[in-house]
Amino acid sequence: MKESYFPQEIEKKWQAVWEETKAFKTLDESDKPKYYALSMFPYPSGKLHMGHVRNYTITDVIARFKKANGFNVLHPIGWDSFGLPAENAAMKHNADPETWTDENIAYMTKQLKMLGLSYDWDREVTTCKPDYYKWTQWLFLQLYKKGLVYKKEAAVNWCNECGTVLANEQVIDGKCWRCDNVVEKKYLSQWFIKITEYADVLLEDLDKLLGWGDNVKTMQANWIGKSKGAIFKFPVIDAPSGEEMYVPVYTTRPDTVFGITYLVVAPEYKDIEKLTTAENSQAVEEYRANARKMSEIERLSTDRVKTGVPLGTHCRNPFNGEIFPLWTADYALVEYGTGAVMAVPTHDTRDFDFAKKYELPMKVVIENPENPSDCKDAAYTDPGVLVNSGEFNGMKNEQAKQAITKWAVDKGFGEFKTQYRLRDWLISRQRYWGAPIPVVYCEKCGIQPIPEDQLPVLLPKDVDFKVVGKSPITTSETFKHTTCPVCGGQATRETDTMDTFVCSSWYYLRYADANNSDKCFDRDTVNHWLPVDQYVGGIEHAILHLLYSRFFTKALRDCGLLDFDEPFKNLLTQGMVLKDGAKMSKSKGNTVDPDEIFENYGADTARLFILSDSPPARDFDWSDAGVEGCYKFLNRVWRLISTNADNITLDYKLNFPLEKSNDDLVRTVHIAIKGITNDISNDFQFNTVISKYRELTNAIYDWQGGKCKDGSELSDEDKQVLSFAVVSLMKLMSPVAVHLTEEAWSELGGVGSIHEQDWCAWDENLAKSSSITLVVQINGKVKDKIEVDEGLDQEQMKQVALDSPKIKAQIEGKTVVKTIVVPGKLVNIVVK
RNA sequence: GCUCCAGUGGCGGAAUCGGUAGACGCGUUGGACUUAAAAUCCAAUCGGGAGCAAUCUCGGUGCCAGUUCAAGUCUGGCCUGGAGCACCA
Repeated sequence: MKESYFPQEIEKKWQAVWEETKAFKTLDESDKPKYYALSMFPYPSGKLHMGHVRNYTITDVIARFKKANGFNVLHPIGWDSFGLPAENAAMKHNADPETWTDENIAYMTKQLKMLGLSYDWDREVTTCKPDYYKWTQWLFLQLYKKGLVYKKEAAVNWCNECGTVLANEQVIDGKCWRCDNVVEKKYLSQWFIKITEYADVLLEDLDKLLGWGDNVKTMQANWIGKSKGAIFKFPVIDAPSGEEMYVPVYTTRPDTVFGITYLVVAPEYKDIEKLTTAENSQAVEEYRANARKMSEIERLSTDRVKTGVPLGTHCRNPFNGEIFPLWTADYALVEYGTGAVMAVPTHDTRDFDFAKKYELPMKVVIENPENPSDCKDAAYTDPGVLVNSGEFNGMKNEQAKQAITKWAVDKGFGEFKTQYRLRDWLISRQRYWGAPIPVVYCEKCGIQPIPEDQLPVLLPKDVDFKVVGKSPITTSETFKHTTCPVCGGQATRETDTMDTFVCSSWYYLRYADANNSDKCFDRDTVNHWLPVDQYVGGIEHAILHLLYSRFFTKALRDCGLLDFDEPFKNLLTQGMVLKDGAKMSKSKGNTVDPDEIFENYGADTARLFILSDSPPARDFDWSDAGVEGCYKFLNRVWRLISTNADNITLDYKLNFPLEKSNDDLVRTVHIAIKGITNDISNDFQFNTVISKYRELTNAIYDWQGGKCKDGSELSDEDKQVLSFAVVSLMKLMSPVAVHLTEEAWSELGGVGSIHEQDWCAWDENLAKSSSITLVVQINGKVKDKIEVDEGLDQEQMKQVALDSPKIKAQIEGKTVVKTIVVPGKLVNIVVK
């Protein structure tokens, strides 16, 4: 065995062997229980970054640990390969996005293999390939059949400079990412997925996700934004047309209806013109035109001064008969609730600001009896008791919400209403590089889905990527013109493609049955492998991808394609990789190229370091000194093995009782096995796992230093103990230092791969120390530590403590009030 | 503004149940080996005070209270930083 550690040599060698032998292929059939470990698949942007390295290393260690512990592990990888960067690269060079994507995938695949990841490459999934997007289209059709897909007019982001629609992701601070032009809203007919139909179950089922962090769950809950309230209809008393009209409003504060002093409708409110008097129409029209022009930047500003104009008409409050004016103001949002707000300035901060500015009246209706407020300086929004509210006076406001709504329901102008903030998912993209939406428009038959047996709808090749002002896909004549699948007549194909989030909402299902050419996936196979046991990825997907995937799973279950309702049982959201306290980014120039690390130190060092310094969920600060330290440690481990190669045998045998120092080392090993196993099992605390690798390594060196102090030779028993310690260390390190341990295993004459070996077991008795350190406290402060035999009873422990000279001296002349004994640990003497 | 998360040495962090605060590493300092360097090894390293010294002693986990024999850990109230949402009625 070579004395020095040459990672580059070793790593290349074993990567080739693993690839050749398909060492990490997963079979569906197995007696073992299944375990599905999954990393969020990458976008093939060109090169791996350290965030990828962290993500994939974490999942890889989990997969290997589970495999060693007797699970049949599924650990796949693929590519989220549709999307804008490929198309932009194509536009720039007038090339095919597919070529750009393929090149990136090839390069990044090479890098993943250099990292020594245990993927089953036979299950690789690439979303931009027809054998994948065929099924994305097929799933679209299933949702369409279920009524979960529809088309409607919607406001989209429009860049006048580029003359094209932009995805939300392309709008940065209200501007186009390519030309910096201010983005406008435009109304276009778009495809939507009805995710709102699942709003309630998506919210409720968050409680089932015990293996998810609260941070992600609350983010999703906030995004869904459920609120309970009521809708009240207010009659208009002076509509210019003379017709009978009502303005419905949604409110979460029915208890404040007696304090309404005006009503606001959004500038885009559908009936606004009918609610405006002739005198006011010009001012209203100007205000609305202004609101339309309002850019995203202005809308985003946090402390905008509220503005509005009166419509000139009035409503009657059916609760108390009062008359109040109608206004329009852009703090009312057309897309939320009914698009109209009942304003109670005394008990809502926004209404308060608006009423102050326009000198609208205010009326207190909720009061804290202990500390009444006149609401002259600020709205009172805390709980209280109703006043000035007719028959509801004196009622607590929480009760009044119920009572007042009930009253309105009985009188026929109100209803209980639950409202969500979640909107339907806009999936149309006026883009080339995405899965084509499989429908055609026939002059006679209208919108017609493509029959399933005609899928996939392939992306055309006769495309001009240099076009300005429209999607490149629209330049293909062969694509656009087609025939209607129903009548056979002339038809036009849908040129919109799907949001890439559609493709990534079901890829984890495809891995279970990645090579099925007849079906999207086999129902039984998917039921077997899913849900994913451990999903690992960045927190940036906390809402979008994870919410969409949860929705897809539920919707596909309702389509009868699978039989579970949550896709990811446990979720680990890894922290960011920082350098010098800032997120690594090209613009800041603080990136570290994984290739350089592989080249200079090897993948094992990279893997070890990325796991070592911080727990997985926390941000990780990359430091060159830290890499160096990990490299030195691996050298130290290598030296330990290589210099002892002649003394180490793989079929060691320990004959108890052992000599004291040997007994101690064996104990240390058992403690390490227990600690490392628990640290991985509990919370994937890899940072403490690695500190325990170091502790064990240090202990073996120390033991050896003691043995060979005066150049003496190791005894037979010593060699057996050393073998046990070193082989255990190698197995414990094998999920992390995958190449080093494989090489050492093979050099020591191991049969097969170390990655095929069972995990180390520990003996609870051997992991226990024969003596313990008894801590003695006086009034809760540590005063003495005494080595005692394990197994003393409480009375004996107390006696040992009281016999200590130090303790005796300190309690002299004082009264012992109480003595607390914690078995096997500590005695606390309370004195006065 | 609302919601969530975090706050421990010079730094990253450790501390199943409330029970020895600072494991392990980085850095720093000193030493060994060497002609020298690299590599490697050994030792020290929370702060104050006492002692020639082994050692002793006091304080200490963002701040203020509380519960407890005992609080980094539990409760209440703040402060700071980060993240997400944001005129959602």
